[in-house]
This record gives sequence, structure tokens and C-alpha cells, in this order.
Amino acid sequence: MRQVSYQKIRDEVLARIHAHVWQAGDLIPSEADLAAEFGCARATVNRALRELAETGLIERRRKAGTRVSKNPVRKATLDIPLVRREVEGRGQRYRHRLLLKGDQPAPDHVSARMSLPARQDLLHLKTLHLADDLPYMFEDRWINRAAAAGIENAPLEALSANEWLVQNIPISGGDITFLAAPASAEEAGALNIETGAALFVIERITWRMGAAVTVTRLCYPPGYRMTTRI
Amino acid sequence: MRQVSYQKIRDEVLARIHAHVWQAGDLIPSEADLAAEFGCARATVNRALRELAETGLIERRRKAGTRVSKNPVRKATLDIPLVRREVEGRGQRYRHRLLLKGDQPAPDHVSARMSLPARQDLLHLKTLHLADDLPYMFEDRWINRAAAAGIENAPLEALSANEWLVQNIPISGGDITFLAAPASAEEAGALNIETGAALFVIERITWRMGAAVTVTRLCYPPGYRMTTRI
DNA sequence: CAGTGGTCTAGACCACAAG
DNA sequence: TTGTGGTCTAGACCACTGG
Repeated sequence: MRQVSYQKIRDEVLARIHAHVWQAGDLIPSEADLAAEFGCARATVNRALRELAETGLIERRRKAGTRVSKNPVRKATLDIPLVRREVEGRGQRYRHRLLLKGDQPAPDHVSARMSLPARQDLLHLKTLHLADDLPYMFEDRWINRAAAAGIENAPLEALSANEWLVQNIPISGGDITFLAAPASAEEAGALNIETGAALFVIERITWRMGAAVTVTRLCYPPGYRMTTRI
Repeated sequence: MRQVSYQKIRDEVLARIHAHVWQAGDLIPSEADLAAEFGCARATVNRALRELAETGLIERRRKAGTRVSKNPVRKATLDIPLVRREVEGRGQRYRHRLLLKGDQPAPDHVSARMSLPARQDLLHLKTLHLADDLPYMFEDRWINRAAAAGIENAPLEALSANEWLVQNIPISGGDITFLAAPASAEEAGALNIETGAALFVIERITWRMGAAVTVTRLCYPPGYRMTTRI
């Protein structure tokens, strides 16, 4: 291949930063200059630098040029898979048990987060997810029926709400929060651990066309680790 | 602007998926077809679809075409800022206190993770990070001097190791793990909380040109929340 | 084999912002 | 004002892989 690939340019720029040829805070040559140096089109350089900018390693501004970030904000990408896939990916058998299913007036902290009127009736689900028949994760979920058309016919005993929603209600966005919390009596009972044990908790709210679809609290027992590579 | 932007195409494709025009698992038209429909160049369609593929919403394969993902693996991007910026971003004053600094033989779990000989001497640091003079996070760090040239002259009392490394040792990659753990006596003492309280813990190892630079354990007291938007 | 995405080019116009 | 990145185009060749 006689053409210069954007990956080669990206790696070369990376190497120069690693080798301190271009130091933190330095201005690096313009796209046009780099294109000339590498003997390629400017678009190719652009793509290479754009990718590096997305990782936060360099910062680009029109007219001001491209600089090596002084305090790079590392961006880590987390995969948020289905619980079922997460378990099966560990080579274990997945099952889930629906512990509660019913319409209930939403508590204030839920309706507030969903921007819904207080005490409106929402579908409330509590699910225990199992790996090889051992408790894997306890889920407490509220669903806004108005934003989840078709949920009334979903076979939630066979297919977890998690899975049904992912396949049927494409979401436009959401917030995810990670925290540690002591296990409540209910959580401890479901997961078969001691009350007060340190749980890894993921709280999630998802939106579809401006309306809140569901809020979820996922509780993982001690020993759970969420890992990513940067 | 009479030109069609890649963002417009991306949003239109997104809208069609949301509206179930193209359902999960469906094949969508080829780049050439979409370019004809939108009256733009194929490269423009390519960029729009490439961005959507990066989010996991669609899957692309040569010859097979582009499909709406059946089980989209949501990708969340987390910003990993400097502790100082994290604190200052909350409008609080940042300080840190170096509790321990010295060379010690690395314990096995550290040397194993860093792929170094057992009991090799590494620089060991314990740091308490403060926000408005209250404990914010406790950090336990081991540094491989061989991969961190210049660290011997770093003024670690004034500039946290976190910050010095980010500015001086560009890393090529790393692993980050998030978990919940009960506070040890030492951690509890430093953070001024009760032993056994649920800590949010981030464990990180970073590499530079194939050599481990540093392993870190960051302990956040109860109440800490790490949030991201997808 | 042939259709699809992946990438590169050469050129162009434009938006933005530093000076 | 003017240099820099942001984007689009029309065309081309190629890599991969399904049929």
C-alpha cells in the first residue's frame, strides 16, 4: 500500500507525544503542514487528529491550532451490556426471577427524577438476576407506561424488563450513576448477603423523545468489579 | 446552507430507528442508496453511519450491509479528570496531604499486576485529597521508577503524583476497575468515617510503551457518586 | 464473484476566533 | 483580517465476505 493511512498518522503523532517531541501544552503543526510532511491529503490528517482529540489527548481550535493537552481528561468507554449477556459472557447460565410486578404510586424521589406528577401510578418491578442459580444482581425498576407502549403485553416473567425495553423502546439518552451503598434488609435478603454489606450500585434513568421511560437501581453484591480499558 | 450535513443524516437515521421505520435487526439501505436519497456524497453518509456504529446502535459489515443492532451494547463515556479538577469543578478548594512517601518492596498483588519481579522496590505513596479541608478521597499508589523518569525530582508535596504523572508521563493505555468495598481501619481513619463503611473504589493501572507505570487505589467515602450521560 | 463498507485524494468553501 | 480546523464533494481503489 503506497497510500498513507490515518491510523499510521495517528500512531506517529501519538509516538511523538510519548517521546516528548511535542510536549504537553505545545502547538503541533497545522493539518496542511502535516499533510505535506506525510505526503497525504489533509482529510487524512484531519481524521487522525480528530480521533486523538476525541480521546482528550489533544485539543483543537480553529485558528488557534492543535495543542497537546496539558491536563488530558482521560475518557474511558464503558460497555453497558444486557445483564443476560454479562452473565453469559462469564460462561454462566442466566436466569431471572420476578419478585414483584404491579402498578404503584411512585415515591417522590422517583417521580421527581422522571419529571412526572407526584404519586402517579407507575409499573413497579423487582427482579433478581441469577448466574448459575446464584444471586447475581438485584434490580428495582419503575416504568412509565405512557412512554413504553406495548409493555402491557410483554411476557416479563420470561424476558426481563431490561431485555424487553432494549429491544422495543429505542432510547434517546439517559443518565447513569455509579455509587457504593450499604445493603438494605430487602437487598441483603434477595442477594443472600448480610445487611450493611458494601454494594456496588448503578442507578440509571433513560429517556425517549423527551419523556422518562424508566428508572432503575441495580445492586451488585460484594466482589463485583466493573472493568474497562483506556 | 444547501449542503447536507452528516449530523442531519445521523439524526434522521436515529429518528427512523426511534420511530420503528427500521426495526431492531433490520437491514438499512446501503451508503450509496442513502447518499442518493439525501442528495449528498457517500462520504457524508459514511461519517454519519460510522458515528452511529461507534455508539453501538447499528452494526456494519462489508458486503452484509448495515443493520439496526438487536441488542445494542450501550457505550457510556466516563471522564476521568484530575482529582484537583474534580474538586474545583464542584466549586471547592483543593488541597492534598502526603501521608507516606518511600521506597518499599511491592506486595505480591502489586508486582503481579505490574508484571514486575516480586518484592522489587517501588515508590509507595499515600495521599489524602481534601475539598475545602474535608477528606475527599484517599489514594494508595505504587510507582515504577524505571517507567517514570524524572519522578525523583518531582515536588510531590506541592503537586500530587496524580498531576505530576499526567503532565510528565504520557501513558499509552491502562485498565480501570470500579468496585465497592468496606473501609479498612486505615482508610476509615484517613477519611474520618467508620470502619466497614461502603467505599466507592477505583483501581487503576497505567502503561507506557509496554511497561507498567503505576497502580492506584482511590477510595471515595459514602455519598460519592460518579455520573455520566449516554 | 460481486456488493458493501473502508479509506484516500484533490479541491473547495466556510465558520470561527486570535491578533 | 487571516490562518486554522470543520466539512462536503466527486471520484477512485481496495478489503472483506456473503452467496
